[in-house]
Amino acid sequence: MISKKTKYAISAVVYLAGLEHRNPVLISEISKERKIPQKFLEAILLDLRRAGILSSKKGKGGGYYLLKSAEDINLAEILRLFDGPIALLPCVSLNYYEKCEDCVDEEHCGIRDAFLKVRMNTLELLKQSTVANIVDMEKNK
Amino acid sequence: MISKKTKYAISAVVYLAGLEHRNPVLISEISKERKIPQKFLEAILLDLRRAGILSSKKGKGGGYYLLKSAEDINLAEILRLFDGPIALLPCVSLNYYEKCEDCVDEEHCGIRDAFLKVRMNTLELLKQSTVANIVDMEKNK
DNA sequence: ATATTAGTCTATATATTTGGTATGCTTTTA
DNA sequence: TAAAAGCATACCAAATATATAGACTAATAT
Repeated sequence: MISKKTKYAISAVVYLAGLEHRNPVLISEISKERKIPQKFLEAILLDLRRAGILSSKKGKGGGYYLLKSAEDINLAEILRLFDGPIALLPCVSLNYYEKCEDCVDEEHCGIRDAFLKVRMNTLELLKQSTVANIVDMEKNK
Repeated sequence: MISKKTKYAISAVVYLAGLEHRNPVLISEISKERKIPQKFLEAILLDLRRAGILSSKKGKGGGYYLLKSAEDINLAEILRLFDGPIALLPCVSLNYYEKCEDCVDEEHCGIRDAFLKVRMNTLELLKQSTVANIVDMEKNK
């Protein structure tokens, strides 16, 4: 399961991407619209900003807005940012690889092989799921 | 990531399935061979027995042995037993379904749609990964 | 029958993660 | 220059993960 934090992050980004404009949006507005605890959301938005997905403007009329275009943000990126590895086992992870302590022959490990396939497939699907695609789907009801 | 418990469970079952015989095997032997803390392993084996995957024999000459045949045990089953849902979101889970609190239209939720595809794909792959397949792969190095 | 072996059950311990809350500081701009 | 808004730090409670300890129960070989 993904954490609530990750789900909130996706939800917030999708919200911003779904707006017609790209003007700064108040944290309080996002919090209210997507039902995310405001203070918790602040930390999430900060992380998204540090990751270069969002940007923010301070002062009156400030808020958060999309920095990357919606086509260039995918779920794999957001998931990794908050939940870490997408792989189900460290030994099949691209970004968080760790060898199993007692592993003799990684190439021929049947367990690893199974989870490797799962990771490759999941990653592919998550990469295909761009924020633009998600917004599109929701508009075309 | 799957929990260590789940990984230990898979490891133990694969070990038993890889043996030529189907005689009872001591907990201490499994613990030693697969480097699993013995007391922790005891609890895991109990769960596997309750789930009908293993059976045990008490007294001298006792131990644990495979009850189901290796072809009939797959990773999805073991994973669900220890880690619960395979889905990444409650609203796409088969066995642990929960509606999102603020969900308006589940059918047209883009986020859900993405994670639904992931779950379907992952489940399919995990079901295909039977313990027999895993053992096979390890024997054919 | 009984000693021994081995599985079973209950309770406890500890570390980490999750999901927040509270408070105050800094920066921007109308 | 004051108000608006983001930024940073610290703290906290509950849940979960990862075990460990010890007593108890059941089966079987002899």
